[in-house]
Amino acid sequence: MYTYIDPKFNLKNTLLCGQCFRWRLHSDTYYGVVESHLLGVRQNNTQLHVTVSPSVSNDQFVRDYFNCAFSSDEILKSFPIDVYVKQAMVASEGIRILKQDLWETIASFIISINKNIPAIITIIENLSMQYGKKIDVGTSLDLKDHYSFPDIATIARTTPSALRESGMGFRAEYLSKTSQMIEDGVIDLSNLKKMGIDEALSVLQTLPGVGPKVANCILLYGCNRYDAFPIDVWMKRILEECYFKGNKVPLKKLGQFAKKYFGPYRGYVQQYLYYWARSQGKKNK
DNA sequence: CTCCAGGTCCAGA
DNA sequence: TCTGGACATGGA
Repeated sequence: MYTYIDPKFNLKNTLLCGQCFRWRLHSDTYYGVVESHLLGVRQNNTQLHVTVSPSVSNDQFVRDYFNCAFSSDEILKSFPIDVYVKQAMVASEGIRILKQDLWETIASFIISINKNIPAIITIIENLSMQYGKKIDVGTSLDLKDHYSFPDIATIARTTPSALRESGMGFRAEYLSKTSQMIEDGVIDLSNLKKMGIDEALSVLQTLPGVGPKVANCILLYGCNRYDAFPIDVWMKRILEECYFKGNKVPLKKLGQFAKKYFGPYRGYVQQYLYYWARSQGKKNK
């Protein structure tokens, strides 16, 4: 059991805001797989309690995942405070962008194409069950089995038709080819953090199944590039409704607007707006 | 049953 | 360069 402290952190909003797909609430604790461990995470005011199974002597990978050394104060101060951002900051309070594994992020967001979040979660769970490694959680937890996210080499030598058994449909060809390109060293992903945003995006978009939206997600969630700004159907709606009087605007123009208006940490603003808009919809049901 | 989903790709204008 | 339609599958 490890304890972390950060007054401006909201676990629920952070795990449910759409940046990750492997967390489930079980009574008062969120369970999720990070690398080859099952984490159980619970928040008490400013304290974050984390259990790691199997246990480890060094919990650095957990601190890295939650980006514990990093304060989001400066970033939040950079937000342009208009009526919409103001509401978003209330609804999405305490969201922190996680630092997720690059390969898992690439694969997850290829799988996410044209799927709703519950379906994405199911597919990733199926895929992990088939091709990941079973995690030894001991006998203390009365939970179902958990599996690590499958590694690149495993996916690279699995046929697309076999991958389809997890329910990912036509995305199987994308995932298969992309995994092989990375595995074969056709593409070099080691310098993504240093590149300019446009260069990083175009490098990622040489991967099959990776277009502008998925590339931005990969940079934002897998590389801590807060200057990445994913625009999906929801963000498109939000931007058009709030900043263009409801008129239809091409994706390219929306991206240019976001870059200018939301500034260098626009990826963070995006996350707050996205979760705000989605929680609005749920209230009306 | 129908609609739609954290889009991408390709063909044709 | 821009736009429309196809693409598998399943949750709501």
